[in-house]
Amino acid sequence: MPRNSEASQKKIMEVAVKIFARKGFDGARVDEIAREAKVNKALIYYYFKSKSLILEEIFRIFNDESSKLIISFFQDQAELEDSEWLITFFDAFMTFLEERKDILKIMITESLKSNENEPPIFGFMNLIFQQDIEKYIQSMKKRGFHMSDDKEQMMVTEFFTDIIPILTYVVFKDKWSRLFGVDKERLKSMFFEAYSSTHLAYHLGQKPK
Amino acid sequence: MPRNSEASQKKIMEVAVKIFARKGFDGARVDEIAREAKVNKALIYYYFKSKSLILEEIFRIFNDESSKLIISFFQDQAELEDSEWLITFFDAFMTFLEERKDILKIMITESLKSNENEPPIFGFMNLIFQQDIEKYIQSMKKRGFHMSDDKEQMMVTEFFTDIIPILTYVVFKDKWSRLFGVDKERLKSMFFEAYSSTHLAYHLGQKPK
Amino acid sequence: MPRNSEASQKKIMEVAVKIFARKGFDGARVDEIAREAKVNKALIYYYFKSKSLILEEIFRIFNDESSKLIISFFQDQAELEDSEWLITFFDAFMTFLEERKDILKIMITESLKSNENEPPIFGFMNLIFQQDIEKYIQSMKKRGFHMSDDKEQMMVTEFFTDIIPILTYVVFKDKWSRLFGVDKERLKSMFFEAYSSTHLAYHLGQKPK
Amino acid sequence: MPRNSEASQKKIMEVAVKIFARKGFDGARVDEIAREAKVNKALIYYYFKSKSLILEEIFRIFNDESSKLIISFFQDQAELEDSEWLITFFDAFMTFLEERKDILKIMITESLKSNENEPPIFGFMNLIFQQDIEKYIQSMKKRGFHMSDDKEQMMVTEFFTDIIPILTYVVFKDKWSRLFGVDKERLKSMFFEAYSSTHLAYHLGQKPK
DNA sequence: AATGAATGAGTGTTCATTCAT
DNA sequence: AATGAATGAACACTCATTCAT
Repeated sequence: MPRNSEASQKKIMEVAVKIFARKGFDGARVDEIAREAKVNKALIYYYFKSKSLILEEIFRIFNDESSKLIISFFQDQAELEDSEWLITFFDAFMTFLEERKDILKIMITESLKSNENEPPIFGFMNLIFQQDIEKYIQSMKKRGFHMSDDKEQMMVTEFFTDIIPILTYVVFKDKWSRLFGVDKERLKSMFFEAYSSTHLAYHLGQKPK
Repeated sequence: MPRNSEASQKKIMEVAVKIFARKGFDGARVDEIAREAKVNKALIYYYFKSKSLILEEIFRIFNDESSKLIISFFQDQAELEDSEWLITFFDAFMTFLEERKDILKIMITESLKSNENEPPIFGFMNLIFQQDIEKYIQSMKKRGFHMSDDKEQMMVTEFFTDIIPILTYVVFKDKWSRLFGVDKERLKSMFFEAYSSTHLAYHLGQKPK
Repeated sequence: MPRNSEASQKKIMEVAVKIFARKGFDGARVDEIAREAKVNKALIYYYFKSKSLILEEIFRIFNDESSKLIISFFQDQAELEDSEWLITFFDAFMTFLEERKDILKIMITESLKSNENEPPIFGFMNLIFQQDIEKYIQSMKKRGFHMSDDKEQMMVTEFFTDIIPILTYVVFKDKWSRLFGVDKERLKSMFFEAYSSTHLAYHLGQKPK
Repeated sequence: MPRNSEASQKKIMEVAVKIFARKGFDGARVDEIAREAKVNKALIYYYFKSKSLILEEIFRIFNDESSKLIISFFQDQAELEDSEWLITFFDAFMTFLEERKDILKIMITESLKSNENEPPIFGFMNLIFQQDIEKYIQSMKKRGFHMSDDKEQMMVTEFFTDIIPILTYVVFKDKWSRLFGVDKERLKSMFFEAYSSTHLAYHLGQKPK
């Protein structure tokens, strides 16, 4: 390993994520990535063919990791108690996303642009439901969760009232906390309260408090 | 080729909204706005001091119009029956947003960037709750909606499980419909079903079906 | 005509010709063209979409002008005496080329590259023989010049032993004169002697002296 | 992947010649040479101090080889019959150049640039006349060829109506054959016909047919 | 002898903005 | 009110060259 190939490459991607999140992909400057990553700008092009391909690589890795997480929860942890499973899953998912909140920002921003590509956020959603949707629905029902039998309805409900609120919370919590002067822990528990009393309540079929 | 101030100015803003939505503010080019609006590029600078100020003007007008809509519903239409009021409000709000979906895209994108400004989406939310939050809560409760007495909690719930899903639906419905091959009317009713069975159910304190 | 569009455009092309000739198209720098033409670099791109298109425009104009010259000699000046016509033509052609020697340098250089385009020098040759080759041959023969009846042979002979020596003389005469310390007038008459005693002698069917 | 000095070095030069010819020296990329020669880019700099020095080495070797060829014909083969000598020389010279046509392309291209160096094509010409020009002229005359007694005139005639047509034929024959759909053998004989009936005719003092 | 990583100085091109009319 | 011309500062990307091993 002459010099430190992997370290440089990793550093570039980390900084790129930060700056893409901060300024948007189009607002980000390759020069700035180089400066902040403390590497020569040409080195970025030594590892990545273009600015866009840095982004694609970021998404690719994110999708890989997401896949693994999802699979592990529907396969490996299948033996957990239902209530325990839910909490474990929610927590793990939340932690996973919070650690990648910059990527989520980029993902949302890029999803809103009007190009021909599939919005990356749809790709992410598809990952979550990647396995046989039938199987997914059955496995959730078996666990006692109320789910629509209509697959299309199920996806709409899960996307707009589950995934989206969670992602939105993750990408906006810092700003919310700062601008409204709310402690982060309290904000988190308020969000969980909101999520429980709407989306979770729906799944559990309980009257919300 | 418009030869009068207002027409040109309006055309510029309309086209700017479209292009900012399509490519993002940073991805948009003043040249392209000029070309598509069929005005000379320098004319844009005759009416707007800079590219950013076009955006600010867009947001300003949007906020003005939003304000008016909100106020009208809490003041002018106060005499409507409760159930009728809710539906009328939801429909009017939805129509209003759908007509401005491009602005919403821009608003979300710009809100995600990390600059010192207040994210425009928070500004939009504040507009909705602009009048005395107390008064708002009371007025909702009076109408029979379950609302948290905790003002902070109320805002969190309304933002992440009401406003956000609605905005997200509006900005993604075209892509969703196209990519998943779902008819727009059906998508709308599925979204309404999702919204009702989670957020509305919470307000109405009913068991969701 | 706000400011001086045409002047700038013309200046850019003139300087581009000079620099492309001096350094080759690939060795030339747009920056240098801008500097030497005393225009802003971006102005170059205001008039020409790319560096390559500057070159294409240069060739286009050169070809137009060549066409006109050729046509004028085969049509307008058809009434001249034969010997007079030849000398007039040769002189006019020579003057025309000497005034455009930089373009010829570029043309030769670009013709040698291996891309899919037709080498510009072939395009130039085709211009010369553009009118019905038959007609051309007949018109030359009528004037008493020996010409091959085989069209392909005729083109080969004219290209390699007429056009090419002339072009080569034009593009190398300055360097020759400087490096071998030969006066330009003398060089010219030596070249004419060489040309007469080989190519012209062939056409005239005379024993060279 | 060659593991020995000479093979790598030779491969680099061969590929460099090909690419310099294809794209011009300035249009050629060291990266591309490395890729096509299947050697590491840094290895090129291990053998050659710079891109320019690759070119200089190419020319140096070409000139050496040319020298040898010329000398052999004026010394070693001096005992051949005159007519035989001429044909043998022309054929050998032609073959030699055809095998090096890529170098000739580079030579012409580089000769056209305006730098202070002696154009390599003049260097090549000087090689041919390197020995005492007097001696050369006498030796040609002795063989019965008509030659100008004026040394300067002789060089002009030989350069522009002998060397240049031959070089030009060699560097353009492939393109000519392809673009005009002429068989290469036929093209060669047409060129020889053109050359004979102009330049050779001059030397032989015969009326061209 | 050979290589993957790294770099400084460019290089063509773009862009928001301004000028002159 | 409107426009074609002009500009300075970037910008993504490239390239010859060197380093460290």
